[in-house]
Amino acid sequence: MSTSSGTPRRADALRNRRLALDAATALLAEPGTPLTVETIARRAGLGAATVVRTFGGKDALLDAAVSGLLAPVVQRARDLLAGTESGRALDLFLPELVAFQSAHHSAGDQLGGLNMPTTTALRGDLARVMEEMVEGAQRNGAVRTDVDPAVATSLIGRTALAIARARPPSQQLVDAYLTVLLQGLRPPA
Amino acid sequence: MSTSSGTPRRADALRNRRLALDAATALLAEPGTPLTVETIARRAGLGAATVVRTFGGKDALLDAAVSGLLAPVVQRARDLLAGTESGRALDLFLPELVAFQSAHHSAGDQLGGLNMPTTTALRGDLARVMEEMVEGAQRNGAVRTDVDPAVATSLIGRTALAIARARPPSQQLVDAYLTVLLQGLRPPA
DNA sequence: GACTAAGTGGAACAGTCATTCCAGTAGAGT
DNA sequence: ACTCTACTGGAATGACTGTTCCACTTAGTC
Repeated sequence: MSTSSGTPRRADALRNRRLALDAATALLAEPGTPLTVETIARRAGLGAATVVRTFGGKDALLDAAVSGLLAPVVQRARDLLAGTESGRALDLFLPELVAFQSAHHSAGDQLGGLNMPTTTALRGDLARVMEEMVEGAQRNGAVRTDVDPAVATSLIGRTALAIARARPPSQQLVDAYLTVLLQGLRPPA
Repeated sequence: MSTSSGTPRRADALRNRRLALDAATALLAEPGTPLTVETIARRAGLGAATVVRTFGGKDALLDAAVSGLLAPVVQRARDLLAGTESGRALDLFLPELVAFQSAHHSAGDQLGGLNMPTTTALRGDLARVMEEMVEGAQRNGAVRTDVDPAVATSLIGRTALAIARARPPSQQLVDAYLTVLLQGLRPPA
């Protein structure tokens, strides 16, 4: 049974857990590197066995790393939703979402096909908050009402990720995307 | 040296080449299946060695399969560009592009990271044609002029692929995407 | 300063996959 | 029909990767 995925009891093990997590997080921003257990372990200065054992598997490690990146984004979305006029929350959040995905777009690549419970839950949370943003904007007349909020959220999330994945990163492309998307979401004249 | 990638001389080998190509093409539309040489070979009723040897490698086989799908799309874009009023060509082509990518979206997944010379060339051709569509639409006042045609083409290509990748496929999402994209591309009021 | 259990990591293992080998098969020309 | 060789495909190979093993190390406690 060994340690499986429970929090380690010893201080050095806790430190190694942090090192592995930081290394994985750093590699999520480097699309060139293979993102294997071996690579993560070498970056963290640990053995591959330690990295795997501490988290109970590579998937769980990536789940933790991606979640650590995603959680502040969800929180930021919640803050904007609560503290901003409804029509404006989307305008403010979308550029931040694209910028975040640009900085960590390998994280997005990992989202699909893997079993990552925490990350999946966070994505659900983010989708729900964005749906509320869209609904609020629709009530304010800032967004067209002929698209379902859930569909609009899916549309935004998928396209934003695709734009962020562009390599080399292009600010021109991001700007054009935001311009076109925000105009396209406005109610038709 | 064997046969490498040259066209086979014998009739049965030619038939097997076609079988392998058809099997690979069919699997490109089935995201569930692994798309391994073994899978392609079994689908084609051949041995894995034959499939690999006939094309000189898995990459070359996928290059041929994807190119076979992409070439008609490029031709269709050329026809629309030549035979349609400039402002309308984009409106007609975009739904077809999304529909094509939806039907064969595994092909899009294969486009990245592999060495596929023919496919890469075709993508370049398609980008060039779409840029001309955008330029024509801009001259006609149908598309906003504050986005570079090359940037707009990259924007369209990336987002269309992302929408087509949605699973399960959602016509609602496709419709919303086309609505938002086309309105967003129009000159601002 | 020991003692003990938690923790480590190099090595072995297991699974997947593309590619190559080679003994056997079967077209194609005569 | 016969032969020659292009071609086939099951098996072996090699590369890669995540996981497990186990002899060894070390943090935490008395």
